[in-house]
Amino acid sequence: MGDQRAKDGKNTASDARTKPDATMSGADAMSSHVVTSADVAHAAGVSRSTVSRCMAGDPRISEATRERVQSIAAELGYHVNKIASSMNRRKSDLIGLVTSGLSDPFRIEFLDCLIGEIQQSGYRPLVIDVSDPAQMGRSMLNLLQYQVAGVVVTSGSPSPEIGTHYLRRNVPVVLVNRAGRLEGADVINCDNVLGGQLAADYFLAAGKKRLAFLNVRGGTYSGNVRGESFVSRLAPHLASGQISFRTLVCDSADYDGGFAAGLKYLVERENAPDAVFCAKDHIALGLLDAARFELGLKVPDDVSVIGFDDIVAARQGAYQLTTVRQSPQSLARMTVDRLHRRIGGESLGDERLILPVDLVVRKTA
Amino acid sequence: MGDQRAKDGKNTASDARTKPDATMSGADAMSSHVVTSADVAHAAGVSRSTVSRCMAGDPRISEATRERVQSIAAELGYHVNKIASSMNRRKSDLIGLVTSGLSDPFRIEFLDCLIGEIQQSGYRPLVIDVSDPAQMGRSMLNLLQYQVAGVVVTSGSPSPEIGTHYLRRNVPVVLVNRAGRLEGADVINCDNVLGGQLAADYFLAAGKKRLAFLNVRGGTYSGNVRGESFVSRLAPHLASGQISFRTLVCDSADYDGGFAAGLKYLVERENAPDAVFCAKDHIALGLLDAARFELGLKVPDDVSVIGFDDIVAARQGAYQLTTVRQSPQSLARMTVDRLHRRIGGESLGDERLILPVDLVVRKTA
DNA sequence: TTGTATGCGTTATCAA
DNA sequence: TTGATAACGCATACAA
Repeated sequence: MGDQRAKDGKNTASDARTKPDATMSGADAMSSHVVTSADVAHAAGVSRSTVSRCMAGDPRISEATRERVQSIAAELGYHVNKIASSMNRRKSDLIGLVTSGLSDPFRIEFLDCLIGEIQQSGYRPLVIDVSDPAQMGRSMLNLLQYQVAGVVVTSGSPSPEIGTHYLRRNVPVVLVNRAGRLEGADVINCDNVLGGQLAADYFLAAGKKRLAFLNVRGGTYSGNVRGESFVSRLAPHLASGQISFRTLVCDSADYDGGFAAGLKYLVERENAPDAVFCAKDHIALGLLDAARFELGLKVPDDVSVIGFDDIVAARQGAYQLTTVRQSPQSLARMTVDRLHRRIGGESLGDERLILPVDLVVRKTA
Repeated sequence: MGDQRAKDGKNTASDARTKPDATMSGADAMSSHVVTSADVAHAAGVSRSTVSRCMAGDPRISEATRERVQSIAAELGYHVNKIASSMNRRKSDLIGLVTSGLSDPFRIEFLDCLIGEIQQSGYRPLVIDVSDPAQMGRSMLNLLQYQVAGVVVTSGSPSPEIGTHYLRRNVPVVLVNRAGRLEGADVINCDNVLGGQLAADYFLAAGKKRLAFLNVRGGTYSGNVRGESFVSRLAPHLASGQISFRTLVCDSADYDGGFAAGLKYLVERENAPDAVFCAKDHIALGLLDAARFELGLKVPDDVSVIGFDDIVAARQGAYQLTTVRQSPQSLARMTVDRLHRRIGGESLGDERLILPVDLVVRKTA
């Protein structure tokens, strides 16, 4: 089954030898041979270059040849080998997606949108899970091995050193809802500061007295900013002693963490907070369930709760969570837009982009 | 900045000309030039083949050279270009993941496990979203363009024609929780039949009289099997007129669908079912919320509910859903195991694998 | 154990 | 508008 394909140019003289094969256009003629552009070229009587141009939709190819070549390609079941193509262009149409597990509800919603956007722009997402932060560097470097066209980081923070690798290779990076400030990378965050203010204002307007902010132990960048902004906004009223504030901590940044925190902090009715701003919606949902079903508290009368993100579950029946909304769609669109423009050669300075948020008032506050 | 690398063999004579460059081993010497195996070869004074072998861990390379070459490679910041490598081997280490959106909770849990397993086996997941079933074929073919080592289908059903393409290319496919029976592909399902039986038995033992099965309009493969098995198990009792059964339908296979169905089917206390088996957990959760919070029904006294999958939310505070559990971990492990073995050349016949399920009794039934 | 030579399938450059 | 040719970076058969 040796060399069935003629290398145009190299041995045009031998074309006659190989021609017979080219006539077996019956498509799937049993051969386990994978059809290449050379096969199509033979069958169509054109050069590989022409085939390549036809497949790529090069405008300077004539209507007639394009159609002929494309139909022959279809007939033969030819598909461009993207690996070979990437090899030649020294760049693939893969976009690296750095994440860590699929447990955070908002991140899932964001990834969902992001994957859609990436696909629509003609790229493909190559997912890489970085559960161990220590592996971040290795993973980012590994992505480079695939000649990715760009990378989106939705978890962890790449070191500056990694940044320079990417800079050197001219591969754009976008950090989403991250702390980092990476040289040559865009950093997109939702307006955590405004979010914290909105929550504070709402609680104050509702006449709440014992306010609290609930976050996971150790905190996350986004959570910390939200909490700090919340407190800052409270400052004047705290100074005048009209209200009190405390920071609550849960052991895991999820429903269970919030649930446990609820049991822990909401028991003693007297001193317990009457308003809790949670760093994330799913923490808030856990807190809510603990408050309502375990402790029999009235929400929002006994305790008022505001979350952050507006995940799908927040809108659902039992919860009706009042929360600060950020839009995964906008986030995804902006992410891909920045990537796209940088890949296209636009040289944007490192930017820190802020997406708007708003307070969605439902029934928990 | 032209040709800094010598092509060994082609122009060994010109090595002298290029040698100087090789001595600039100070790693990141400003150059925007991407380091290749040839650079390492020069610096180490060996051939590219040797570098290739060292990086691949070829056992017939001497300990000494391997170490030297690897340390030089590290120093220079060399990383194998996987695209070039894949081109050569005519196979990448990418595994295609065909899915459709990240909205189904169980599928998300499964994908989470799957991505982990894939990564651990040294592969990388290339995600492809097929929301429009009509695009299934195109997408699967597109995956082939990336020379994927294998594909996992978690949504939709590829046509037999696609199957032959994969067969010809010898690229293994695994269908997970799908109806299909694809030539040369493994099909892994959880034990939907047993699941239906367990639910039926439980309701019967609890003395429920007006049983129902709730599924999305049109049904899904898994859902249908679950429902059919449920009814079959009920058959004897139906025949004797001791119980009644009906099929309920919701408009979307999610929380909202279940919620709406709850409002619709559970209002009239007299004729309403007193036991509902739901095709999926999140449908059950919606139904539960409608029953308890909108209609004020007691669960499981007024109405008893069993779901399917045992998603995380099912275990959470407000729900405590009784459900048929399938393990995303096992599913993922088996999926990757099959893929791995087929990629490794083992020729397994098309198999239909069934994973065990069990009933987790919580508080809704 | 290592080196030499070649080819993988494509695209970009240059020439016609 | 099209064709010939030379990379792209790596891995492997074959030679030594």
